[in-house]
Amino acid sequence: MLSQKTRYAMVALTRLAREYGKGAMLISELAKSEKLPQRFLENILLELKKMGILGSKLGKSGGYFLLRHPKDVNLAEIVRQFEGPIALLSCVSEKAYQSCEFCKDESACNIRKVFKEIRDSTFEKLENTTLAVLIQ
Amino acid sequence: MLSQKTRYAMVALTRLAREYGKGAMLISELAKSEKLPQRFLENILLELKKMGILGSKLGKSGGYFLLRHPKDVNLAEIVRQFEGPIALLSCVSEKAYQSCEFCKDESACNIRKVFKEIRDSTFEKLENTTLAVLIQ
DNA sequence: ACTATGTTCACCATTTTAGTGTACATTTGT
DNA sequence: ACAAATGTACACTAAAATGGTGAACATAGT
Repeated sequence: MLSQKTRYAMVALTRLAREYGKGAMLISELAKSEKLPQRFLENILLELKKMGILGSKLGKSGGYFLLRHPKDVNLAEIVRQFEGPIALLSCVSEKAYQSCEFCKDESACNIRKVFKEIRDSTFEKLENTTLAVLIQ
Repeated sequence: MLSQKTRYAMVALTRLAREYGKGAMLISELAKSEKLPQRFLENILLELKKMGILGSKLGKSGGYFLLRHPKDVNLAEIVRQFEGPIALLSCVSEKAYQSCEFCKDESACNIRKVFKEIRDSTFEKLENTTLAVLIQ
């Protein structure tokens, strides 16, 4: 199951995608209207800013806003950032590959084959799901 | 990513599937030959026994053995037992459904739609992967 | 009776999760 | 220039999950 952090990130991003082009939104407003714990949300938004997905403005009438177009942000990168590898086994991970400690020949391993298929289809679905898709 | 426990369970079961019909196998032998930590493996085998997948024999020439035919044990039930729900969000889980705290109308939620598709395709692949498939 | 095995159940160290506390830096309105 | 409203930084914490281990016990075969 996805962590709260990942779920909060998706909810916050979806909302900021709806506000895309309308200027900055207060953390407090975002937290309140989407029912997210504000202090925890701050950490998440900061992380998304460091990823280059969000921008921020300080001071009065400050807040956060989506930097990229909603169609240029997909769920695969969000899940990877907050959840870690998309693969269920590291021997089928693209970004965090580690050789299997059990099997001698990975290409012959049927366990690996199944989990590779699962990773690929999961990744494809996440990658094709942009914020633009989510706010349709 | 799957926990060690789940991975160990899959490795142990695959091996016991290969030995299906050949009588009981010692925990110590299973642990050594598959490079699994024996004491931890004991817990896992016991859990698999309580699920009705494995049987055991006490005393000399005792050990564990697969009770069901390898084609009647699939990865979906193993993953569920050791990992919890297959779904990434509880609002798309079959066995552990919980309504979403964020959206008012789940049928209209696009986040839910994606994760429902991911759950369904993951589940299908896991369910179709029996121990018989793994030892082919 | 003895020995080899599995069984039970409690315990433990480490890591991860889901936050909170406190102080600080920057911008804007007056 | 100053105050107020905002985000920033970084350390800290409580609770749960993970990956085991310890010690005593129960049972079957010889």
